[in-house]
Amino acid sequence: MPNIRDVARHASVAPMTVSRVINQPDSVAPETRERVEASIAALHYVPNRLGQGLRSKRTMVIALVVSDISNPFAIKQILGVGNAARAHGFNVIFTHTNASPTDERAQLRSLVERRVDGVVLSPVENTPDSIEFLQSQGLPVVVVDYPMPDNDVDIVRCDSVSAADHLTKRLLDLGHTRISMISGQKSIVTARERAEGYATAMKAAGLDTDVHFGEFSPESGYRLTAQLLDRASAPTAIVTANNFIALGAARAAVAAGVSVPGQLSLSTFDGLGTDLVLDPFFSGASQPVEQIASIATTMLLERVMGQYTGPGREVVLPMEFVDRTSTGPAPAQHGDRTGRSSPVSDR
Amino acid sequence: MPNIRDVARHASVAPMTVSRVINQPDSVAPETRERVEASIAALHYVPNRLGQGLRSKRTMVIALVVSDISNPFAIKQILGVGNAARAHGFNVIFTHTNASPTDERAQLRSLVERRVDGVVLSPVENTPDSIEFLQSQGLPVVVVDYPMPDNDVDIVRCDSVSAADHLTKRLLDLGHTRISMISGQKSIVTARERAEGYATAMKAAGLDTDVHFGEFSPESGYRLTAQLLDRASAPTAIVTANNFIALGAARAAVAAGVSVPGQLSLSTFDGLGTDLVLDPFFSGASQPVEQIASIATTMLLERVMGQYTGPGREVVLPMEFVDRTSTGPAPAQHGDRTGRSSPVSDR
DNA sequence: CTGTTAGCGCATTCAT
DNA sequence: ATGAATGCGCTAACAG
Repeated sequence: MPNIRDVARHASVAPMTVSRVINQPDSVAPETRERVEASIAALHYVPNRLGQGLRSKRTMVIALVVSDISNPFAIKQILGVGNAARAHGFNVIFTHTNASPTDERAQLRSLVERRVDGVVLSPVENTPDSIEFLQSQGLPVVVVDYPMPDNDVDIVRCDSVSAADHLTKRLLDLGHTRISMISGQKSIVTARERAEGYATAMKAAGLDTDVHFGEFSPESGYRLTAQLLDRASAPTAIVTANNFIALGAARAAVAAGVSVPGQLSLSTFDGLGTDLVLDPFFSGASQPVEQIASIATTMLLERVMGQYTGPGREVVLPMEFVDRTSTGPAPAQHGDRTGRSSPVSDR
Repeated sequence: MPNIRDVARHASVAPMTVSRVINQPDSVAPETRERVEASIAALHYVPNRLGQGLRSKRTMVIALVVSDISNPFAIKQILGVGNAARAHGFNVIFTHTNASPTDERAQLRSLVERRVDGVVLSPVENTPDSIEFLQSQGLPVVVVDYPMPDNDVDIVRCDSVSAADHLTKRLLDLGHTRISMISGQKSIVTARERAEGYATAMKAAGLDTDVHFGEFSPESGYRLTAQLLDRASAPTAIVTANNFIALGAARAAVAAGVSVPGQLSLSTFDGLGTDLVLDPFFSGASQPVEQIASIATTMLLERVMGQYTGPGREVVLPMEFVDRTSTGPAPAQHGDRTGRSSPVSDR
């Protein structure tokens, strides 16, 4: 593989001139330039970015670190970051951490070794030390989909609290009064926020809340929903904190012979995309994931290219609300009329 | 950011000793080693792989180039490649080419500039020149999911022809005789192969074939299926060449009031995963995508690490056949009994 | 407009 | 077991 000196020799110029032809063509006389270009073509010369990076202290590579790739989410993040990066001449190293802090730390170190110019971080659990590690190495970081109130870092996210509030209000508007909430791991901020927004709306309506924390998985959603449907006064609507839980809930409804939305309405966060689903089904709120990723990348590159050097910025985007077929009016009331009188178990 | 000389000075040793502590700890006296390690920790030194790579001609980075990321396929490829690479200490640069040859070429060049150690290539259309470009630069390449008979390159894939043959036979075994095939772009090998396997089975059974080439999209699947169902003697089963087409076909059946699998059986390639689908539905054949990616990566790394230097290898894995709910026995025959007597339009 | 010098961080080679 | 010299490919800074 030829290097810049081989090309220089072939074109009878100095290596520096070859470099200029590549990076600042206008600063080279047309005839010289053409000769150099001919040599580049003749030798099939491809510049080595390792050398460039060593010299210029810039690799033109950013990293996207995603904690969980099993969520369809991840694809959109990859798309958003990839396209935005490409538009600025950057490549993307993609890594996923299996939601393991140990893995995450190892990945981040590896990225520092490669001297990536910046990192877009999509954490599951709160890992301020990861951010501090990167920042201590002088690396620009942008966090997506995750609030980090105590860190001076750029963030792009949606407001889960207000979205959950709004989502719940929509169910209230449909006449539901016995509305339960099934969320994910209590250790995950998003799970808490979505439960909080739900609670806000319920309390504002003077209704009792019924929150269940489990996991962000179909199994957990199934189990908790089955328990709810088994109760004497089952809810007429359930808010689920993400698509996996919603899926489990829907399956539990089917298994229990409960019709959706006839007897039970389901409203969820981050419903499945319509692309690959036979019958678009889940109503709810979803984040503009690709846009979030794109904005985050642009912000990151602003820092990388020194166009912005101020304190951490926070961009909060609105969620999108969609009505599909998993929600409907509350069923006509029969049996007990006072859903709120029944004591709420929290198992 | 400290470099190896800073560490050396701090530990009162030569830079070379620091290098040895990092790369061959056993060749350094324990006391010296500990002193160096202390300095590394004190200075938060992280080795710079750019320097390493420049020297050693090895970056420990491979690339995964995927043509179309919109297919759920892609995620599994990312997982398979990522995990296998990580197990050997390699990072992965992920790029997608939007199924555009121009994009692909630009991406590949960028990867060569970064001196990645190898490339896993998942093409849509046949691009022997991409492979030749990479190989001309001395880069190891492995192609996944794509036959490349005329190139001396490693390949890991499934046998679409025999899988289509088998798939069709299963429908024949269910008593179907009027079976149509809806495939993708005729320019895509996979589309042709799957049609070919279908035709083989039909001919072997002494039945007429009915192949329709369109696109690998729900829209195309919908349109072609609608046309088929509109015919005087509509098929009782359709084989679709991928999940997008199957989705369109299923929607067309719903729109036409045709029950699946009561009146129409649908059998497809690469059916949707069960993870995110409410009712696992499509019967058919699917490729062990993650395994393919994993094997491909291992083969690539064998070349990268010089453990294998021979000619191109080809690994052909069996597809997995699943029976879900989109296929069933042929409906009892009424009206015309001789499906094969009706002339076959090929629009 | 073009060339020379020097050094980015590291590891191979040879010496001690 | 440790160190010194050298060069991987490239470009900033300075000549000319």
